Amino acid sequence: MAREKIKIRKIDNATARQVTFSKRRRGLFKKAQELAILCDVDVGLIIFSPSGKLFEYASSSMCEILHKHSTHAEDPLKPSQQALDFLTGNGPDAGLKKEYADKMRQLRQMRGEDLQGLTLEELMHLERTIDVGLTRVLQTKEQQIMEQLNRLQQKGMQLLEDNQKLKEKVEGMCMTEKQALIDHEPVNGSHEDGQCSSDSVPQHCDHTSDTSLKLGLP
Amino acid sequence: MAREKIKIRKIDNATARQVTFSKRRRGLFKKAQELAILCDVDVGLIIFSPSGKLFEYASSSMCEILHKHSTHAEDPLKPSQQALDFLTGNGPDAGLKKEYADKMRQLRQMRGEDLQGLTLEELMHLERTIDVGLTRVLQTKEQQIMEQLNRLQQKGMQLLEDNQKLKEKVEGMCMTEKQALIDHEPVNGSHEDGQCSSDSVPQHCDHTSDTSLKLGLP
DNA sequence: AACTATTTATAAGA
DNA sequence: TTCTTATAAATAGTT
Repeated sequence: MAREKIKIRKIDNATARQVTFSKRRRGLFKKAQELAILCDVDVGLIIFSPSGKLFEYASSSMCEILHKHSTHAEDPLKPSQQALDFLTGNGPDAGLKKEYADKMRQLRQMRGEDLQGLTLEELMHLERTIDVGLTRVLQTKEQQIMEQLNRLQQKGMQLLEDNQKLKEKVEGMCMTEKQALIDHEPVNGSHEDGQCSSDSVPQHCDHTSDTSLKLGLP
Repeated sequence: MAREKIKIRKIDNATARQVTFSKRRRGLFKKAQELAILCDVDVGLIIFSPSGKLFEYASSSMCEILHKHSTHAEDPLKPSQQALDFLTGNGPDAGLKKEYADKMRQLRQMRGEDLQGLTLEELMHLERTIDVGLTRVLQTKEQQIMEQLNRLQQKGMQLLEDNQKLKEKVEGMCMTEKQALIDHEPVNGSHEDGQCSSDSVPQHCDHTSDTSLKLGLP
């Protein structure tokens, strides 16, 4: 968001990545705090650097936020748990069974079945998650497109190389030609053929103009 | 950060506050995701609206992040390991188990499968949200692609320019050469050099034609 | 939801 | 890291 636009993908250079991490981390904390204050909401932000260092921000207390989070989706599950308990039978470790059953139910719901017990709130949360998955799919797609673009760039490089070779060859030819002239007739000169050089070469080069890049985008 | 600068304090007007919440929440999620990707860090963001609605983002899984947070010095445990703990009942933290289970449920639902239990109202909401997210992602993707392509086109134009200059230079060289010959011997004519222009150069130019850029976009 | 005038955030470079 | 600065993004108020 500055001197140059950057692509959102892992920064290769470790130093640059660290610098960006510092800068953006601060920016993110600031934004989080502003959101909490402006909109009177509870915000918790946790960041783990690759080295394992923890950075966190909480508008109230992280403990409270985590507790709210852990209990948020719990209640709606109880009916299912009870149902599963009924199905599997209650034992001494009914609690564990409940949790396992709940997990299984969640898995089925993920597959598109048995979502009737979800509240609107839960579904909204689910929506967000799906969006993330969608994004990942699209990222993959984008990656493929990027590969296409890279191929294009390589072709461009090939063009450059060709240019270079052409230039060298032409130079070499001229040298050879001069040498030949000198060897044969170091005195004399002729001309109409001059037209040859001045017309033919440009013509051909113009032809290369047809390699102009034409991209038909969807 | 726009029309007018605002002070960072609770927005009095409830409607305006809600609107700002929506806008800034999105911005914050985006920033969080960018930080996670750019710097290869693990980010977890939890927001509770005053009404108790939960919004969250996690670069990996919220469960993993929360687990790392609660055990700050531990190695990042893989979800599968946590799942194993959960299933076997060996995990020391029941709350974590709950969160993990909840997270698993969310992730599965995120894949968009097994939605049979949703009410019409819930489904409509879900569809709307997914659609909006998808649209935005697609817009961003298209924008990035356009930028890449524009860059490529510019490069192509540059190459063409280079070709033109090269052509002119060659032409100039040949002219100079001829002139030199003329100066020395204004009577006689020689030619093999004609071949130089008409054969060699075209060869090269034709070759460059083969580097035409072909972009097959999916 | 869209639209802009502005404010912010920030990528590069020092 | 911090500062600067040119640009890219975010967004407050408006329609």
